[in-house]
Amino acid sequence: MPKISDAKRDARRAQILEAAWTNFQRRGLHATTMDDIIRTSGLSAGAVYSYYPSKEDLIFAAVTSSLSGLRLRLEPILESASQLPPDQFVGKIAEAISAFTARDGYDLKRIALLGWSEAQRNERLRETMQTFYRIFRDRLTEAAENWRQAGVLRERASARDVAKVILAEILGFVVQAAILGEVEPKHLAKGIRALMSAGAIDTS
Amino acid sequence: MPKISDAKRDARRAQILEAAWTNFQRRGLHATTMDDIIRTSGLSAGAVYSYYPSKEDLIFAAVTSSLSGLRLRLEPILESASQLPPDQFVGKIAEAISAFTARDGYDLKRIALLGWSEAQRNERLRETMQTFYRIFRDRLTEAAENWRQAGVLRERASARDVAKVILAEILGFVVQAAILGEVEPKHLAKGIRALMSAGAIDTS
Amino acid sequence: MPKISDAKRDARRAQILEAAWTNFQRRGLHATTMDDIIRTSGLSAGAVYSYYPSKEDLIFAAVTSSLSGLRLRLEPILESASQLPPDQFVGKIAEAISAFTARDGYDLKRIALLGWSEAQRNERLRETMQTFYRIFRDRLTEAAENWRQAGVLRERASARDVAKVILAEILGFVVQAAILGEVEPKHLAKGIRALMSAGAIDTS
Amino acid sequence: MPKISDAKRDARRAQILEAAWTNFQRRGLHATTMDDIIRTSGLSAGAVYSYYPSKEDLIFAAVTSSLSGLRLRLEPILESASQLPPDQFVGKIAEAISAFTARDGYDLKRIALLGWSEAQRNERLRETMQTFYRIFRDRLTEAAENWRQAGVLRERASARDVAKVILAEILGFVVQAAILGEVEPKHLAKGIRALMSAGAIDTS
DNA sequence: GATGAATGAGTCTTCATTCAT
DNA sequence: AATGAATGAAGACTCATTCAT
Repeated sequence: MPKISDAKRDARRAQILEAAWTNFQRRGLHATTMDDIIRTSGLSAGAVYSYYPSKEDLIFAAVTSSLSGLRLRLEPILESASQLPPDQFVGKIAEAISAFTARDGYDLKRIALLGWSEAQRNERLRETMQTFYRIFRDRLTEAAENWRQAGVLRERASARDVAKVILAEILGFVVQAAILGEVEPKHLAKGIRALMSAGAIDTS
Repeated sequence: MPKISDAKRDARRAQILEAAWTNFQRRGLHATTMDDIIRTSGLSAGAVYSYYPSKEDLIFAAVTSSLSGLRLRLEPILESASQLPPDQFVGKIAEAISAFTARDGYDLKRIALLGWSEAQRNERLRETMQTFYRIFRDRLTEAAENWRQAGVLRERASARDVAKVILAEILGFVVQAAILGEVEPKHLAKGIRALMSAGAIDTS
Repeated sequence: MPKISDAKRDARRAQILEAAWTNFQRRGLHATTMDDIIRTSGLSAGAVYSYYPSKEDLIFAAVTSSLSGLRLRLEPILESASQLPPDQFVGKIAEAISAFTARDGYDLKRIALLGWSEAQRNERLRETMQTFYRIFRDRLTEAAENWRQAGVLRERASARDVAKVILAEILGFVVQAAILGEVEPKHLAKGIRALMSAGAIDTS
Repeated sequence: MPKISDAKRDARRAQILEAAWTNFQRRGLHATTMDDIIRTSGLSAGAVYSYYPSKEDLIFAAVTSSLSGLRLRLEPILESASQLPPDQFVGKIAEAISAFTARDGYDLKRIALLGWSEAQRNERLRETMQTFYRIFRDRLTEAAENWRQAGVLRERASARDVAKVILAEILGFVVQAAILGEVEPKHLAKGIRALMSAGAIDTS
């Protein structure tokens, strides 16, 4: 029986993570000091360190918890993928990402860019990310498979390649939105729609 | 040593940039110390600083020179965009990016991820990047326009939205290749091709 | 370590200032490195920096705290100025300065010279010093005024000009003692006395 | 026979010294970099170093050449000291110092403060300065002697002590003018005059 | 359990001086 | 003789982490 309840522990961890997110996206991973996070969290250095034993752990937690949160939000959309044509499907995912992002003091897209960058030199983070994206791409492959079976895609279409394109569209939407701005989920959906009809004309 | 020739100056700058690239992609922007770069370059601290007056300048140069190099490689492909269907066009761009990347000690995709991350907290870099991507997206919009006029895209298709999708596909290819791997330009092209035919069936 | 007591904080600050004084007057302001001070203080770099956030702050503190200490010592003498003739008054002030100086590892006169030099390029220090000396000169003007009213000075004597001479004598004593040596407060008093009688003869 | 004439050598030395003075008084001795001086002088690094083999030499030259220049200007005044009462004598010296100072890009008073500060940690400079001031004080002692013999000072007055006071007045004028401002040579003379008459009343 | 002061290795950067050309 | 690019030791300061209270 710990001295403080599990609920309290979880609240503390969330409080620290919140502080980390806020600072990370404002200043970047490395320009953020532990002191920044400690001060934002309102806790003491010792307290923060008792929950996250190093800055790297905090970075890891910040990035992977975003990934988990995202997974939760994407799950229902992936579930219903077969009922949607690709363009609407991608649009919905982009919307979920944007919505997730909209919380105050938290921007998933920025965190994502920071995480990708950090993953280059942090093996543990890279592997966790790879697992996440691999599974995600597998789910997209299943969706593509379903589209093919439903006749949405041609018989000869490679589900894996379609999944790669759709993953690229989603990841690229994140980058584009974060760096350039002026991209909305609906633009993406409309653009994909336009491209899909292109094939029809082209092959005619 | 009297005044050094311009050629030598340029060679020195390139030598330093090369050292910076190598270290940046191996260790990340911030985990790379100036000492790393200095040692790799084979020059002295003072010499490096006489060419690039701060680490930030070096980061800026590393990222923007990559962008300029990329622009050069993409230019001919953009020039000939109207002669290619979208799938082949994106495939060619992805190939150019991969080829650019293949040089020893230099990986454009990794540099890109690092640069996007850094752009979040570095205004000068962000603006330079935005300008680059904005121009690139404008060129893609022109290409989409041409496709529409050539009948590759429907009359009602929005060239801007198509450009956004294509930009997302390219940026997302970079992310996917850097983080997950197992994506080749030809996969991308094939996947887009498959998606393009989808519309035909979907609307039937 | 929970919150440290105010007394301890002050002791630490004094400890660091002591170390700074010792080094400054031994090596000069700029030839003294922070490492010198850190080592002399017996604390760590981080600790010193947590009390004085920059070398400039330390210089400022070293100089202005000397000024404050001096003010305290001079106050009673200024208070009693009207009861003393000018020569004895200046002598007493010079004595107070010399006495203040005599502490081990601390020499007010040397600190003064260093401070004057530094004030040329350090605006904050210059202004603080100017305020100190301006007030001091004003006090001397009051003293001169009193002497005039007491008949020690002629009716037509300018209190402001007398104050300027007395201030010059005090500052010049500091310089002369620090650079040349062989000047004692009593020499000063005697010399002024001699000069004061000169007037009598001269006008005769 | 050197490759360049002695006249040219001297001109070069003067040119460098001028550059040093300008920078020293603008930025202080230590904040001035050799590069500052090199650039201001319009010569190359090698050239400057061939005339002054180290920064310390340059500092030494800048300070001592000021002293020599000052000596030249003060000589005639010291020569005629016996014909002037103390107040006018000090006034004339202060004027000479102010006039010397007035040259563009050169301020003797500032150089003096910098030199005194530097003398604390630079033995060669300190000794040269001590010699200069010692001789100067000796000359003042002679002047005091003359005043005594002329009946300007009382029989019992100590010429050495009077010299110390007068030296203090001069040095203190320099400090006061440099730090506080609002002191003119004539104020000094008037103040001393007032003080001199004080004695008459006081002893009455 | 919590606190936050203290630690000290590690960073970026400067600048007096040299010496190949 | 002159040039100015290069050197590299040294300096100010930061910050992740610890541990005495």
